[in-house]
Amino acid sequence: MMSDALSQKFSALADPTRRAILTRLMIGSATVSEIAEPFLERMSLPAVTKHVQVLERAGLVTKTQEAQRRVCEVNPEGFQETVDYLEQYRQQMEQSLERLDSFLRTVTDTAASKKQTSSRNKKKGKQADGRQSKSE
Amino acid sequence: MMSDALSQKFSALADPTRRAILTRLMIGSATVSEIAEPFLERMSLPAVTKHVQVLERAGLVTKTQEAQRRVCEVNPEGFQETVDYLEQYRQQMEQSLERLDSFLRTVTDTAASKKQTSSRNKKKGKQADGRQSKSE
DNA sequence: CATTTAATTAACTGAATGGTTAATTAACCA
DNA sequence: TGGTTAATTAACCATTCAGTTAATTAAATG
Repeated sequence: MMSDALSQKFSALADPTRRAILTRLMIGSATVSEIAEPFLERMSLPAVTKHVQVLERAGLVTKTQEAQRRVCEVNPEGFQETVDYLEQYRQQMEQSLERLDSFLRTVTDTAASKKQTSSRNKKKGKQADGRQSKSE
Repeated sequence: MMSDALSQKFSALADPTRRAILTRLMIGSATVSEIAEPFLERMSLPAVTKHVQVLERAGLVTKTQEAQRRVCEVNPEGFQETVDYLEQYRQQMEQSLERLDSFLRTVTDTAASKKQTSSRNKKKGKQADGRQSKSE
């Protein structure tokens, strides 16, 4: 399967060669051969063509014909969906950084003075510890 | 190949089942069986185990043993790298939105009055149009 | 200690990926 | 029009991936 747009985008990003191509295109548009040039010691031109096609189908790159050449460029809008998806985890990330931060502050402040308040019932107490979770 | 951390993360995110698991874990930690429950009509428990393992190896989820149960939770820090990577495209995205915005403003303002300044040399003039790009 | 519960591992399968070389398409140029 | 340049398509191969069922591990419990 995989068909859906978001999976296609993440999957396109999950390859170092393709990310390198995107990096190249960030400094300016380029033809397929120009893109391929730094990779030709490692792989063939058709291989690069395919990578570009993957990026294109994922909507991360656009290609326009110019005589025999195909000029490629990054399509910034194509990244929106992935950014939006990860956005929902940003808050969590900040929270967890904050948590770590305040934990470190607590530790360095009182430097092992009181008993603890820690290591007892160690999980963060969200769910699944008392073993029932939804209906039953 | 694929070995590198960033590829692993993007690749882990490139699957709807795994994203659904992450969504489930966003509302609270859960054991593997609890995670599996909504999927069991579609796939087997070992399949879910494997998906969780992929997320775990990618650093997006952590698992802690609790008797026979394995309690899973989202690891927000694990998302940092992907967010950071996409960050570099955010600027470009904003710019391109801006460009579109000001273009629309121009069009609606002067509503096809002057000749054009468009469709001549149509590319955005970054590179690759004059066909030479680096050394030669 | 035998059984149940929770999850993983093993062994296998079909489809998708990432690469190859050879052939083909298509535009330009002399 | 024949040759060169630019890129793609075709056909193929090895590896990885997502799933399966059956077997195994391991902890809790009666």
